[in-house]
Amino acid sequence: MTAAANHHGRRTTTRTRRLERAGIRDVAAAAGVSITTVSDALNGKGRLPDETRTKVREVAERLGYRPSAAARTLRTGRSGLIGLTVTTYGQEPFTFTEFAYFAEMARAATSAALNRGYALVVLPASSRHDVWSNVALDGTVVIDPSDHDPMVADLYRQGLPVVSDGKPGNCPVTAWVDNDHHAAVLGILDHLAQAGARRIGLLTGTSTDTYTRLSTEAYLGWCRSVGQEPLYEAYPAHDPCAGAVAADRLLARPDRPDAVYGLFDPNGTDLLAAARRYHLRVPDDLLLVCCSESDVYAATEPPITTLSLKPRRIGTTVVNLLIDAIEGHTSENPSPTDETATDRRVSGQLMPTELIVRRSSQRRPPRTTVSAPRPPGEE
Amino acid sequence: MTAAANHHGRRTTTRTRRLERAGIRDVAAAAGVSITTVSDALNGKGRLPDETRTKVREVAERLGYRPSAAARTLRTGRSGLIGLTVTTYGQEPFTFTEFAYFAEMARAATSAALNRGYALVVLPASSRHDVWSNVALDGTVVIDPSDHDPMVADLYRQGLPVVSDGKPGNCPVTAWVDNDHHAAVLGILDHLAQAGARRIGLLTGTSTDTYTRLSTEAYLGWCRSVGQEPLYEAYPAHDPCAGAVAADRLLARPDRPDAVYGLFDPNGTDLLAAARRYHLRVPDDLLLVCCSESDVYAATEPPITTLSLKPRRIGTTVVNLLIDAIEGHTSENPSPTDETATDRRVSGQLMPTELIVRRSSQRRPPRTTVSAPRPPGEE
DNA sequence: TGTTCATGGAGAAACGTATCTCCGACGTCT
DNA sequence: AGACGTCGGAGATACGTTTCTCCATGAACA
Repeated sequence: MTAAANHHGRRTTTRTRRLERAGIRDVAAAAGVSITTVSDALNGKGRLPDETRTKVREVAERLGYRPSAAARTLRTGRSGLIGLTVTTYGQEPFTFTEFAYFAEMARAATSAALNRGYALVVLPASSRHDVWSNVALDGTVVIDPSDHDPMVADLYRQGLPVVSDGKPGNCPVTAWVDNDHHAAVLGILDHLAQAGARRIGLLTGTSTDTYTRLSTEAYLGWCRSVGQEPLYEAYPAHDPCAGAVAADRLLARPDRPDAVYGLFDPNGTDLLAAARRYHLRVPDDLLLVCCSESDVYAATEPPITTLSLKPRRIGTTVVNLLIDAIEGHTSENPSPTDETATDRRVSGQLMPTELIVRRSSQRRPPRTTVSAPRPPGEE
Repeated sequence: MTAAANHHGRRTTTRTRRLERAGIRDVAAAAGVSITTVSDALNGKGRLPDETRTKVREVAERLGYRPSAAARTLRTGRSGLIGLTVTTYGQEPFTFTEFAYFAEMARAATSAALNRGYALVVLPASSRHDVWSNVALDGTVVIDPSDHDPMVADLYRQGLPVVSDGKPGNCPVTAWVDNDHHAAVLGILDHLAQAGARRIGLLTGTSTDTYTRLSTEAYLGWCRSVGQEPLYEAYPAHDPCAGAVAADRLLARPDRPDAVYGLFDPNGTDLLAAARRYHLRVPDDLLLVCCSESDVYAATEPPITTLSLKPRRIGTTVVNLLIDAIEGHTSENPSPTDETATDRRVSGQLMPTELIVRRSSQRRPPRTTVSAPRPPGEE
């Protein structure tokens, strides 16, 4: 009561602010209890009889009391906010949701975070530094960090848990989740080979992220193992026009492939357009697969076989790992600067992909009816 | 210096925490200046010689000092965070990015916020209340608030700026942005009529949001003005299956329409499928338009004419309005409880839409060749 | 009748920053 | 030589919580 009176006195004498948002002190005063009691009652802590609890809650409700998130964060050191960092390519403004993968992944991540009482804020790695330092994060999800990503290193140095989607190249993270890109690519190549492909080409990227690197390596390894000469074109994945050009180049080669796997979402339509230019029929003359989450490929002519990375599952897993880390050992953090700690074993997790087989990668009678017209109205 | 020594003394005596993150006090101590000076130097305020400024900055950098966002927020009352609220329908988990409109709008909003130094956090209206009150928001963007939306009222009561995407039915907002739905619908109906439609049907929703309401009203008004009997089916827009059923019902009616406009994104494919079931050719027997941001409709057979609401422009505008409100009169807020204030004029803004005309709404020779087969290989 | 325990709750110290107030010192002008 | 303006900076307070510590009260117990 004294505290309350004190508070009220201070308020009225020093300033004459209109319409202050009710604080915990006001609730305490109105309920005739101490601040401690209000806090305990509202947060379900302490030992209080139910009547006190309900009374305080009622008063708080009546005053429209909303606890200050900032004060709580300052006091507890936890904001309930986690960041989702998407590494932007080059100077592109903001490629989030550009690819369906990001959109799906972000949605799942947001959802998973909310389920556990956290909110998620999307922060492109390239955004102004003041934005970054202005938001109190409990941890961060990083999508596809590049090798030696300075941002990840910085976050980690601050003692924040960092979980990455995509096996981290050479930066310290708390945990990571990734698809089994190696197995996925091998599966696709085998699938194409089984459909009759003899010379499988690859449309890949020039950047150093894990996805591109692992996939390309898997392709090269496969080529070695089956004795095929590699046929690939690499282009900067962030540039949509470059993709179309690269697709064209790939099909223009004298040693033209009879099947192509494209690593990026738009490759399917690009390759289809290029095939049309060269009068190649899909799947008769050219088998096509691309990695995409978009359902447009179910409606193209012909429908294109796609590899889904299951971004929802990834997003959910990543967020749950992050929150586990946040809540698990927030005080027992193995002191990032303590380089001697052997506790550095990073837990990684591989998740399966799904190959959605459509017409573009199937020749019905394997080799004979290459140019046989399909019966109309088949669909 | 005294303060610094004092601080340091307190630190070492009271607790022995390992690895404290450097605070402003540590920087002050290391630089041999006061806290005030550090704060001023880092924030570019106060009157300080450049040498002091640079020295302090250097020390801060060396110590890896990161100002506590929570403390700053508590002190200044500004978090640099704005919320993006998507009203979820029913008990659906989280329909964000379900429709391309939301995805595009959210992306643009995030981008616009970042450009002005704010971060954006997506919060479904239905999420746990504790999440809501746990994040310090400077303001909120609300997508399509329902009539008397309690959440909006609550936010507004707290004195937070609220800007809505979609003209608010009956809840107080700081500003709003919307498409000119009336004009858009009229434009579509005229377009269809000009293409030869005599009986235009509507696929609409059962919810009370502005978009649905205004669009339906525009349709009904148009019907009255041209003397056509309204032909529409309404269904709960959040249920994907219900959309297919409603589309089917609409085409099953004895007074079957010869053109349909669907208000929601999936209506195009639903209507196309229904038309196929009834052996109606599009556009010969049935003209089709639907509202969608998805580019799948460029690749359907036939391609479907769509109305784009230009979500990017909306998202950008909404966020800029919100930030203007936040920065404009943060202290001169016209006291929400002061109901007598005549300052309640809410600034609204209508933005244009774009009709992307494709084959589904065009009959080449207007009325005569209703059933003439198209030449093959036209595309 | 003293001792112990559980109950219910109050006081006060942080959390780390921004900022308001004020103070000394050093020209400069009259 | 005193009044005064400016520069550079120090002190202290408040932002609104959470939480640690501790105290009063009454009941149970020997």
